[in-house]
Amino acid sequence: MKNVYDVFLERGFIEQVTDEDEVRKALEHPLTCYIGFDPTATSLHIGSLVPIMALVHLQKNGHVPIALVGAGTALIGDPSGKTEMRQVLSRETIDFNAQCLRRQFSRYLDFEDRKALMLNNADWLTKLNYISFLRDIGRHFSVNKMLAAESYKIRLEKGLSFIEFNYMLLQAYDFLYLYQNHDCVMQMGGNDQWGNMLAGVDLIRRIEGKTAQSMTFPLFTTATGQKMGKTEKGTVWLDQEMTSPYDYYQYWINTDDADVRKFLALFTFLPMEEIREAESLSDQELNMAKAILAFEATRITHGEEAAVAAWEASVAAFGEKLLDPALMPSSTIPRGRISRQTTAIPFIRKTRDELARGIPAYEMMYDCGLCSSKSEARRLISQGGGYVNDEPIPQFDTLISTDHLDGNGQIKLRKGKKKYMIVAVEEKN
RNA sequence: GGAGGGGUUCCCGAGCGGUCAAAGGGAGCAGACUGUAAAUCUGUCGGCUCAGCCUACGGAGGUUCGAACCCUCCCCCCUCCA
Repeated sequence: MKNVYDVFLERGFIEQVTDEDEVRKALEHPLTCYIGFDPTATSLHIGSLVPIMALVHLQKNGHVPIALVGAGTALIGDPSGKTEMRQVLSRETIDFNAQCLRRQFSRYLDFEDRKALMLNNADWLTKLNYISFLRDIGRHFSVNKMLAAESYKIRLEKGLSFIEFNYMLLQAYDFLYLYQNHDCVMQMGGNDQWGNMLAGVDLIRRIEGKTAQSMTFPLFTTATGQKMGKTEKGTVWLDQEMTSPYDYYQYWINTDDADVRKFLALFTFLPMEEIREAESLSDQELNMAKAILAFEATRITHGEEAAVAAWEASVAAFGEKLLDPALMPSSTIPRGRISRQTTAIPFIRKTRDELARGIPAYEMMYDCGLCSSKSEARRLISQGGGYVNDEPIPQFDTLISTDHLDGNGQIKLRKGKKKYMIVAVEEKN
């Protein structure tokens, strides 16, 4: 079996490693390895997908990944690379979020038979005694060294409170704890975590006299410099209630040309040989690869069925592009079969009475969530960016009524070129 | 604790008694061009019952016909000193 380290390497997961040779060697045998996740929301977002995929790769290769939910550290807030102090969340909120994340991880990892572990650092951090912690752990940290850390640099100019300054110690302690209690010898994480991770490696060396390892992932931005997962509509979440599978699919299919290959390697499990073959694609042909990327990414997060529905809805909205059957054959994306179900496109219902009376277009656009205010809706329509059934809406207050219903009893609203909403009739019963 | 500087619309950042819903930039949105890409150009960019009205310039008061701009108190941040 291939060494996961080489899998990580060829798929572009690695930014920094403490000791490349040692890590590769260690990974020849089953190993326990952890990544921490902050429970700052009820769902993780695309920004956490690289670490999640890394955990999955580890598991697939026979290692034991630990997903550490940082409910304890979230009480403090990591200042690494941040411009200002994060809003302090209540204990209840964090605990609730932590529970939500636990459920989410189960979609990616198999926790049966301890093939993967999910732990919460609140379990040990909140029990710490201040004085003993200072004496046992704090003594090993040099403030001089910490002040020199790159991750604190911005904050030393803009202000860093003592609570956040402690964060590094807690994360280092986590690593030590996992080393002692779960034989965890490696920590992975985003490159902004490098300093915190090294602190852990250091602490383990000082206290246990053993060498632990760390590896960081590049902090991905899109080719246009955007943070992954942030769009005009806000964050792209992994929870389907927060970001629908259709929107999720749309996020991926809109990937920048320059990012397609990189993303296929990182966010799908398609064999690298197939991904490399796709490198010959360019221009419009590259859109086939984007569809595969979108489909595979959606499948991994939301399942095959949701992915197919998202694909069908996208075909219905944007038209069918035939996929070369020879392109990335491992992908289960439907090929050639024409199906145009719009069920995955978000919709709202209106009663027949309401529609019979007619609803001013701008109110409808606001109502269905396509516009965030009626002013925006007015502007949009006045500027020619509002459409009913693919026809531009002439006036901001044009009435949308039963006259607009198509054969399926639906009205298709569109904002700009890409954002659709279906209005369906709510039949009384 | 002392001295100084600062808190402006999503972000950065101008404004320093009326002409300010507030320059400029970024982000966003729309239009054109396209490939559901990028770049570029154009328009737009607080809300509403939209030629009018309402809410906004850290918070609370005050001066004034009129305040983001002046005064008072409070809160928060930064720098230097302790």
